[in-house]
Amino acid sequence: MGLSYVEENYLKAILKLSGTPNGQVSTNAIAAQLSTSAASVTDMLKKLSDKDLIAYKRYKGASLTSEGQRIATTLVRKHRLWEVFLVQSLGMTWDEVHDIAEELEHIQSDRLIESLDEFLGFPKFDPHGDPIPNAEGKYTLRTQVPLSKLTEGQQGIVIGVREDESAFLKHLNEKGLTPGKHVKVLTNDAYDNTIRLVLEDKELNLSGKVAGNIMIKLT
Amino acid sequence: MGLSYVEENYLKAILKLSGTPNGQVSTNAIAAQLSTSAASVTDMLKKLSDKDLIAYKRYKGASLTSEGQRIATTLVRKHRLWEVFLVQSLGMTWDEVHDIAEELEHIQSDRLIESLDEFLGFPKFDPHGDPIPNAEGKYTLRTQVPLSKLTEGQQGIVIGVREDESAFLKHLNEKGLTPGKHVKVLTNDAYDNTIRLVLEDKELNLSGKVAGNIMIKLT
DNA sequence: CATTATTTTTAGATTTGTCTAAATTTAATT
DNA sequence: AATTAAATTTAGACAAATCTAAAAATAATG
Repeated sequence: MGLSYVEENYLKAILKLSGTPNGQVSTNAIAAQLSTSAASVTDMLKKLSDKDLIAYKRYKGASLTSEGQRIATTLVRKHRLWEVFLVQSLGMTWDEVHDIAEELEHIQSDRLIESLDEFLGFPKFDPHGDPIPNAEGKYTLRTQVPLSKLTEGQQGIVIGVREDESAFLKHLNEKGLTPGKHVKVLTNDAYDNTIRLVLEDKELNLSGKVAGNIMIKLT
Repeated sequence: MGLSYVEENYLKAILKLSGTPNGQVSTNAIAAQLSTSAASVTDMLKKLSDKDLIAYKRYKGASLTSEGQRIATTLVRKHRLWEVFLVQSLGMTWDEVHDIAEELEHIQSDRLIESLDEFLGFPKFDPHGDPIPNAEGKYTLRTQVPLSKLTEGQQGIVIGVREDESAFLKHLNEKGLTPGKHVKVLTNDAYDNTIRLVLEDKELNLSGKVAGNIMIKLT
């Protein structure tokens, strides 16, 4: 019947990593994403393949089947709706909701999630600016660019971030780089995308890695 | 560190069954409550005893230590707060929220549950009429009596139920025996407490077993 | 109080998900 | 193309939670 907590996490990890080249996700990439061993991943890939949730060939990596994709997308939907609830209704902060939503997304009930969606007013984006898939798995694309891509003189509004690790979000919060803030790029190093920018009359430096995870809506 | 989902369910089951005689809960009673085998229960009792969450002597049953009681009461608190949320905020019905709350109660976050409590307006009772313990484990007692104890001519308001199995709640819903309704007892069989009562100008029969699980506030 | 009957525990096996270490396959390099 | 390096899989083991069947302890009964 239903999948285990662990199986669900594997599907979600594969979906997250599917943005890469050919759509084939490597064993090692999944192991890194889930902080587990490659051997464990191999075992699980066989299992998910037997259930026709992924296409898997030995040594060649895995990709989601349409059913696997459906399930993984539903998990993303649940995760992001819960994040909206935690921030919007309970007043929790941007950087503390991810881990809790990571647990809440596994609660099994279609009725629950549709009621929650309605209660929240059918939001299209979560507090990090990521789009929330609807019940059919479709979602709205947002016109956004990673901060690391902006060139000197360009400016825009902070929409959200791609990464959702607590430590990273906390770091941004401390710097004041929260959604809605206006930024203007002063310099963008051609080699490593180190960024210098203006945020509310203060100047700020960011590494290319950090800047690559901050999404901006150009103005 | 934290307990597993399963360990938590054992503690909750022992708390629920502790109302009985000497406070000692038998292996078989726990097995029945959790729909598992007596052998499995024995294994788990050893484990919980090693962690000092219960006092356990072979063949003599188990009882919660103060720490075990604290954890179990917190679970009850979470369960009932989530039930309030599901009914009050999401508009779900009385009889469909138990199973979902059974999952939600295991979400690990003190911040979350305190924020939820505040969001809900610090409710003192859940939709079934059961008291919600505060963060210190204390709860308000309600002046309520099982319907099976009412004698001919006595009347009152349906407060809630003790049992929280979906099938049972659905049954009551169909009969219209939901919280807030006024009832008046016509007869109460001395032997098996079979009840005949008036509910909104309709007459109704209930078995003693069912009536024993419906709580009434006398008027 | 001796003997059933019931309850509880032990023994051994199973499932799920994990690990380390060794073997195998694929990729990279000279 | 041969050899080294990296990635992946297999083999074997382990911990958590469960089960059935058999043994042991407690309770009930004549």
